[in-house]
Amino acid sequence: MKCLTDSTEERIKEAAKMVFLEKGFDGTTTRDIAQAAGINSALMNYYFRSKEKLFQSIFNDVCTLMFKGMLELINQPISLRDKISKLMDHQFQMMMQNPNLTIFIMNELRLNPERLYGTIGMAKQVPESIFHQQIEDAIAQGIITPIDSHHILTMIIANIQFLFVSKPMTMLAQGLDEAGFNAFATRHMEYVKDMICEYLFKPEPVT
Amino acid sequence: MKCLTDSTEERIKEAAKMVFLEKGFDGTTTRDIAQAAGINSALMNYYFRSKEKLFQSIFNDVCTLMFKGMLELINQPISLRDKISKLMDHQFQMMMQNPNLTIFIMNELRLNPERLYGTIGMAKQVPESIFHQQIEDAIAQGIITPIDSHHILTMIIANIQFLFVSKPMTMLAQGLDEAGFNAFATRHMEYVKDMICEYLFKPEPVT
DNA sequence: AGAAAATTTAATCAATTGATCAAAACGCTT
DNA sequence: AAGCGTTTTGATCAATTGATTAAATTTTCT
Repeated sequence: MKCLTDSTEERIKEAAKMVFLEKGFDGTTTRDIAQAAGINSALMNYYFRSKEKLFQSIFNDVCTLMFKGMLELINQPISLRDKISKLMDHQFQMMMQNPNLTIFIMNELRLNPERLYGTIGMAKQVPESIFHQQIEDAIAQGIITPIDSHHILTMIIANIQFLFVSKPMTMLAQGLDEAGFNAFATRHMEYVKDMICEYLFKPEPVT
Repeated sequence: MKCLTDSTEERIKEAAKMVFLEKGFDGTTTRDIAQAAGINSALMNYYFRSKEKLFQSIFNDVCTLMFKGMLELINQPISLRDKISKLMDHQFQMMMQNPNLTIFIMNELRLNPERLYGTIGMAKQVPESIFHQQIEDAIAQGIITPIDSHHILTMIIANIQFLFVSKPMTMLAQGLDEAGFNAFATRHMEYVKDMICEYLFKPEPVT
């Protein structure tokens, strides 16, 4: 499907990632993957022992794609305002490139929570980072409203991610095409950026 | 599974709703449903012609459960502040009772968008309601920040719904049990209520 | 009660599923 | 070219899937 220089194993993973993301684990057959990869259906079992093992490999990759960039941003030594803005920008770009990344992860996780074992460490790192301390400091200095960092992170994530989780619904309800949705999403991101920052950074610290 | 006075058809629907919501369409077998309903597996085909037809029936019910209450609230002649608060409360209660209602709907819709045909009318009503006019009026009067009502509705929905969409992830990342999650969610709702209202209803209309 | 209709059951169907196997094709070293 | 390990192929397996059928049972109506 992509460049022909890829090894067979890599071609299988690429195809599997595509098909799994589109149809989910239960909706995907091993023959779907073989066809998408242009390989014999026995090769999937040759390189990865089973559909489940292949899925775990893909799922770890996808979770890493999801969290790695976020984690890096979260630990950057930049101002809170910048960090929040960049976190939201990063999610937005990531989701524009792969709109069903989040709903895929969340749904597979719901169907089978133990599947996060491979990436659970990464997920746990997110809340326990520099970000947390940064928030605490800002609160102590009276710069932002006193809220636990978990809630702030949830706000940052929810207001971007749900846009894409509900993309089909939004398009149907508002009668939008792809371009229309993108415009809506772009506008929305600016609004929620403002909303979150205005909520956290109160205009007048009443001293 | 519930009261034995229910008709067979109703027992099938109840069981199917439970199983479909838990496992999704692809992850559910007709025998799963039969077992959950305590009936012979041929009865599903007797009352509903196929798994697909049964699912459509369930999916319509579930979408109605999702949208009906929201629509009623949206069209109530109450103040914007009250309406926003009540809309969020309603979602919150609905999701506490059925935590995977939204992710189920969104994911099935993503896998098969034409499945909303049965409820598309309802989904389209949401944005084109009294709510829209109410927002426009409030903007014209300088009461709230000028934003299209679609964006406001998205904020109201996203900040509650994503909590539950990401429930397994949140529990794992923060190491919460059921009670811990509920406490987190309850706190979060108050925060986002404040956030949205503070963003919309600016403190000083600079006249 | 007794016939007719509706419901329920057990058995079974064809198709699809994930997975395995032996044989064939390939690539590398000698 | 010969030998050897790796990769690929086509065929096939047992299990499961959604669905159907005819017979058995229950309900309904007269």
